[in-house]
Amino acid sequence: MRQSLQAVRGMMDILPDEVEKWRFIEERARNLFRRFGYREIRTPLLEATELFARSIGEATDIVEKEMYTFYDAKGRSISLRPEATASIIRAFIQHQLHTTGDRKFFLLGPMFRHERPQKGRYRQFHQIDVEAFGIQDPMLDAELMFMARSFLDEIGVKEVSLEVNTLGCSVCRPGFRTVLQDYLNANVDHLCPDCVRRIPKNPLRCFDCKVPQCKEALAEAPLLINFLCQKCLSHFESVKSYLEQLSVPYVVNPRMVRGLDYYVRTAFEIVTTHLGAQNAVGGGGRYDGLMKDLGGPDLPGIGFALGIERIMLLMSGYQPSRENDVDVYLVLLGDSARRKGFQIAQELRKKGLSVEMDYDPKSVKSQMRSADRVGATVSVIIGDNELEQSIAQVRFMKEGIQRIYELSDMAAELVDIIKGAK
RNA sequence: GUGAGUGUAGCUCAACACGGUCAGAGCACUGGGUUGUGGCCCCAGGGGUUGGCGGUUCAAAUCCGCUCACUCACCCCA
Repeated sequence: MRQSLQAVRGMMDILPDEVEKWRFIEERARNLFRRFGYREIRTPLLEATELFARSIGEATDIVEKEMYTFYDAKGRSISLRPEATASIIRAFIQHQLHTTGDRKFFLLGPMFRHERPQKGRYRQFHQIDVEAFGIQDPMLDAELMFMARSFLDEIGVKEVSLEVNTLGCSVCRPGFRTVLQDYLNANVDHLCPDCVRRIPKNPLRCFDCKVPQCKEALAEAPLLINFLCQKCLSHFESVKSYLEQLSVPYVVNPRMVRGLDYYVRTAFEIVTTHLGAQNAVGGGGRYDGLMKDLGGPDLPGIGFALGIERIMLLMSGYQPSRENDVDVYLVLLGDSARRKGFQIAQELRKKGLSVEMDYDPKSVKSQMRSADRVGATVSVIIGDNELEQSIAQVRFMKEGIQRIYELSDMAAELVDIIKGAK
């Protein structure tokens, strides 16, 4: 096999056969989110690097080593977006959308992270992202999780579970952080090097470590859930009670932390056991101070993202529609018939039918084979004999019967027959 | 960034462990069997510098090195 040109590592083509499935997902998402009052937004793939550094966090892995960052002609640092939240907030602030009443948004599109490709993980990957601003009430937190689950149900993604936690806020988290650091320092002998490194910078992340010794060492660790301030505690309790009211199954995972710095209070993940190591299908949470930090109004925010590629690996409720794409296949013999057929094709298309023909002269047998292969409803056979009499032989492929039509009224007849049958 | 596995026609694979007949098969594709009619069947045909580069050898798809790509895992996440 000769291979010289190929897609850049981690970048996947979506071929026509798969596009149908993508559109299925996208259409279901648009339809469902609309019912919950969310409106679609589209933002550029490129943003100032600073936007992500300030929102996601300067010291996170994403910003430190996973972003596609370049310098433009004037030396400004720009990056391909690694996630959508920051861009949406930026657009919200830039266009002062808080003055319009719009506060619930969703975005479908590609994100970029420079990681080693793996099952369900690509360098260009696609997310369904949902964000809501200006709503403090825990009712929204629960509704968002309900909506995410509804979406997955609707497209046939079963066997996922919703894990919920609270990450506290600027009032209670710093105190807990100190307590946790003390605990970790006291047990430093049992921790892996990565976790030791995390103690000063991001001690919460140790809960996520997969090294067995670390898990053991963390087994007795203090949990944030026991150090929450009154407001965070009641927020969390309300979220849970709303989830129960909506019959959303969930489990509290007090050890769950999220990879981005900006989350406060509610955090959740949707996980599966069917994707190997890439078990996260989606995740999100609340980020009440972020809008203000980025120079906008002091509005609370909450959102989530779903990974489309991972969803597709879990989908069962999708059957590709094997309907006839081609209504009419023109089988043409001889130069004058081909010329006439060329014109007829455009006329039929103008009337709304899908029409296919061979552009190169081929045998009738070969053209019929093509008509069969593309699943044409009828084939229209025109040769010199037919042309002389201004007629055409119309063959109904599935039925195997053939009739003669006058060329003058064939178009109208075919439209009636084919549209009537649909 | 680290580790392991895999790379043979458009697709799925065979031949590789002990180098040596022209690198094969099925499906797909093209044409024919029907001087102008599909699906089934039959016949024929096209298509591979065996991922790339280099080495060992009289001889490499087969052994060795490097490289690229893919896959899985670590890390991190969607």
